[in-house]
Amino acid sequence: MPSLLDNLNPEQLAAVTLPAQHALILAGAGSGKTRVLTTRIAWLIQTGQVGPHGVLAVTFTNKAAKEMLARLSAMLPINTRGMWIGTFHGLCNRLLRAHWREAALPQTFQILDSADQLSAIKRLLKALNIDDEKYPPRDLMHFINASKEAGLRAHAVEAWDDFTRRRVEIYQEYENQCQREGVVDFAELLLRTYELLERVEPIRAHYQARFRHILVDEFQDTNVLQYRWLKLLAGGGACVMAVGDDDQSIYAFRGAEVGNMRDFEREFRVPNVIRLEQNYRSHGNILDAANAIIKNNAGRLGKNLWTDRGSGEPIRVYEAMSDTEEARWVVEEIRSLVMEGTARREIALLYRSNAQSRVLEHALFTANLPYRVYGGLRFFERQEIKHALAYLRLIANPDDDTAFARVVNFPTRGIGARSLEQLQDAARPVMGEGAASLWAAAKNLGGKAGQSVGVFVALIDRLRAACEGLSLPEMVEQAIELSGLVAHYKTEKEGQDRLANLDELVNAAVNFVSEEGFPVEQPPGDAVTDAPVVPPDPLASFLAHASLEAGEHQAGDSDDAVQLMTVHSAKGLEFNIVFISGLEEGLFPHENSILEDKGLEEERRLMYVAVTRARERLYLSFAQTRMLHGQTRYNMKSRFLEEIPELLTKWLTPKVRPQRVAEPTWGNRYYEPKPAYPSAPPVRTRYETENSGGGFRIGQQVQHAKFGQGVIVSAEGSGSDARVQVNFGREGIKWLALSVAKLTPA
DNA sequence: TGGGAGTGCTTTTTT
DNA sequence: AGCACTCCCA
Repeated sequence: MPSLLDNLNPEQLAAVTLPAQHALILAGAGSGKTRVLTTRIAWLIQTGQVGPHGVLAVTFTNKAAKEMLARLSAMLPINTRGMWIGTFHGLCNRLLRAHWREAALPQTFQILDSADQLSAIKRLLKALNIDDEKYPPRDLMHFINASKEAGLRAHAVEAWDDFTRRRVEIYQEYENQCQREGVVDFAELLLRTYELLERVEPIRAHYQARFRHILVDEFQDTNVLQYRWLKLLAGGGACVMAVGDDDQSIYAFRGAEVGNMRDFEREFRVPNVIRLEQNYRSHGNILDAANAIIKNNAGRLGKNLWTDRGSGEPIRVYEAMSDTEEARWVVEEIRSLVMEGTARREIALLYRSNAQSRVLEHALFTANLPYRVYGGLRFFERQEIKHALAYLRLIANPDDDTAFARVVNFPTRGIGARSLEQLQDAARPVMGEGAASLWAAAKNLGGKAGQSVGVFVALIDRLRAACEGLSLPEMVEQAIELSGLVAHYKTEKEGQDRLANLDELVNAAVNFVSEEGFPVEQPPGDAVTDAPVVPPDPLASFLAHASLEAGEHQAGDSDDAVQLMTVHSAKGLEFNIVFISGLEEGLFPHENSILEDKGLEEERRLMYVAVTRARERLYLSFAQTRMLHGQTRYNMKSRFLEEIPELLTKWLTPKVRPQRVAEPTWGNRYYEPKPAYPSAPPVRTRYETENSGGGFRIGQQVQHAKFGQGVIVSAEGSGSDARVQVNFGREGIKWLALSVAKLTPA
């Protein structure tokens, strides 16, 4: 009979079968981390050391949680539904739904995503008449979130100057507003749960007794509050297994504390630290490069990846003249890879910052190579979806002012800025009593504004009545119909996609219901709290789901496409072929990071993550000239390139470039000498010109219907975008788009 | 109310 | 250079 433990290497096996004690697993990139984590859970359950009920497994992303659940149900014949495996936020949501009373929340509390939070802050500033130039909403949002993530309520934030004192006041006002509206932001989910467990002894004791084994994925990404949260839950003698890689900590900028790993080891007196250093992903040269890079960081917990796969190919390095030329080289290289049979989806194009994708996309597009860019708008973040959800939110909780303000006049129903201002005024707190919600104020608003707002209130009431007793998907249909959203987008000329997305929202509701299988199990904890048993509300659950899991970035283009993404979003993924472009000082490492404390080390970890994404072949490239923020910049090559031992690399371009060159002498067809003047138009190469359509090249004599004879001086772009600069002598020098101008060889 | 012009920002991102 | 956001005018 096959065992769970088959095919584990000794370290993995040791980790999986550790006795019931705390453990820290230092899992290098590609060392089988997820496998260890899931097998550990399966093994604990299979050997009867714990029931599915007694396990708590925490991840950072929904994707990771889903994968864990999927693998687990493949390993064990158990129903994983109902197991406490999920993201920090998802699990907190679950706890707060079960104990909403003790957490002082309405039963149908809503979750604000970042965009909702920002608009809530803007609305607050307006209501309080606060200058948003002096207190930019974005800064306030960061301030508030950072405070919460440090576990600090407004009264606990230290403020030594007037500015901070004012910000703290705003923080407090924001909290009041959220509480009044019955909404929580992401950080609040964590903090509120933490406080609930800390404050209410029976609930804490219940969960402490329940969870015997706590497992944490990507532990290096935990922030202060998450770590405290874990300590609290583990306080009843649970065993904590933390899995992480300090070398892959790349989220310090959003509050992640690598130091938690050291603290964990010390505070839990962890008897078992296991290093997973055998890498199953990459060839030796790639690993050696990664090791050589990360070695330059100080204070590591220490780890050295190795493989038995053999050293493989050298790492290819390319120096381009310009960003455009770099992109063209990448595309050319991809083309030949694809020609040789490489699947496009196995090729990843990584860059440090999103702005770099444009040039690459352009080159790919021109070359007619299918590609997919990660990042950008996700399904539940689209405006039409957020509008529809806002209507649903108002059904669930009319006091949700964010939802109210979002759709009170969308589709337009004659409620302009003035009416809204009156409404805000009416909702403003009066002496002795707190502020009212916009909804409550709307019900009592008189005058002309009162009339038009009354129409909206009536609409929501009608919608709520219409939804009575309906299934979730039917409710969604009612909402998008009665609200007028469908009618609105039907008249809009670009509305087709939006209508399709609204349909898709109905589908999402159908799927949600079938996956969750309402009515689900009892919310846990009733025994503790004596709360009346309330079946979970499908609408509230669905809305929480929409906030917590924003969905796919793009409609499932599962086509075979080249993958473009930032290094950050590549974390956790792997590809046969990886290109890391823009390896230039100022870009990667990013210039802003140089000034930050420990910034450079984080950049280096980022580089480490990037390099370890590759299985078989790694390309590194940089450009001498790059357009950034509308200006041409001349960057030096990245220090990270220098950190890779020379013998691991193969330069596709000469490593040392002569200062002045009249003609390229080293036969590389991609290479052209530097332009004579920095201000000269972007570098063109003969290669590009030949590819620019029409087969023109620099120096060629051409004929133009109006300007007569001329000679091509330079060219840029390619495909339909190709332009050439032609010197027509007396007629002057002109730029001509080849797709427009009729040029013939003369 | 909606579109067009003007303004300012620009590392990385999940929940 | 682009893009998002604001403001002002018809």
